[in-house]
Amino acid sequence: MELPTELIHATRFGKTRSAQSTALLEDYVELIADLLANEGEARPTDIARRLGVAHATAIKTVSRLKRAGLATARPYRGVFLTEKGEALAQRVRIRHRLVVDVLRAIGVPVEAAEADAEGIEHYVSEATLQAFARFLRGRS
Amino acid sequence: MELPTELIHATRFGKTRSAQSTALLEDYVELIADLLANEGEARPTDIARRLGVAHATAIKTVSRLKRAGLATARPYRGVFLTEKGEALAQRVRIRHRLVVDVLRAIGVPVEAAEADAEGIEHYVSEATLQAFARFLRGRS
DNA sequence: GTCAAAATAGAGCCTTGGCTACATTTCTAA
DNA sequence: TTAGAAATGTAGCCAAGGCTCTATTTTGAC
Ligand SMILES: [Mn+2]
Ligand SMILES: [Mn+2]
Ligand SMILES: [Mn+2]
Ligand SMILES: [Mn+2]
Repeated sequence: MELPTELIHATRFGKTRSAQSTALLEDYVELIADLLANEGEARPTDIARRLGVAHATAIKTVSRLKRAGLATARPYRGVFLTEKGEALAQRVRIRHRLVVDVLRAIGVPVEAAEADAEGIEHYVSEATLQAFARFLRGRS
Repeated sequence: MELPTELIHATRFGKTRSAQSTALLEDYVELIADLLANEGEARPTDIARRLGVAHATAIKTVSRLKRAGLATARPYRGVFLTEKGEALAQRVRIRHRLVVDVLRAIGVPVEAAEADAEGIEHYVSEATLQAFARFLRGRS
């Protein structure tokens, strides 16, 4: 122990920064999984509309997903998730629900809970997730 | 009511995106206030060390703070907060503590609570903050 | 007081994630 | 079957926020 304060803080900020850089990919993967499940296909236009960005932005980010090994897509065909992408989507979905449920349990109004969870979900560690699950179990 | 689902989602993602763009400024302002209070001065080198970034990065971001009307700084002199910057720092500090306290109350280990709060704090709305405060009051 | 070390500043590069404008491909309705 | 609409893709722009490398200023030890 006895790490200097600056290093402790720097480490925390570093974690936050790296979480930030994956937050967008997580949202895309979660959304694509949702579209595939509910609509049967995930087209760039639908992704863009749901995220509120221009279609060109969505297409560009999808190619980043491909580079990251999370998605596949052939020109003019729609987007699919790799095994890795599916697995991430699964984890993200669980996290999302857990965060919303905890916020609701604490007394946050449903719309605020859903909106805030969209940001919060990307910054919740394993340890915190487990505490969330325990907390919900303990009061059900 | 009866907004289309896509618009609801798009709005949430938009809020998250704009929160993300102010997250960094909030951390800087919070840190500068802390350094000013505890060390009497906030020098770019110290800011950089605490954030875990290169000093050039810190200097560049400080100039963004200046542009945003949150800080002042004269060459080779150290950084200060404007009224607006002080006010923001105040709000951020309160939010930070509230998030940590709620996480702790739910059973999150202290180190995880501190680390996760560093990210979560930027995505907590007014409504959620109020619910947090009520929750803590109700169980003290 | 001098001068070397430390701090500060600036230039220039990269990636991300927005955007608009334009080009191409696919789909669909007549 | 084919033209127009819709979807998709590409190019090029911008700002933010990282970085390294270099220059300048300030500070502190002697
Ligand atoms: Mn999200
Ligand atoms: Mn989500
Ligand atoms: Mn923070
Ligand atoms: Mn904080």
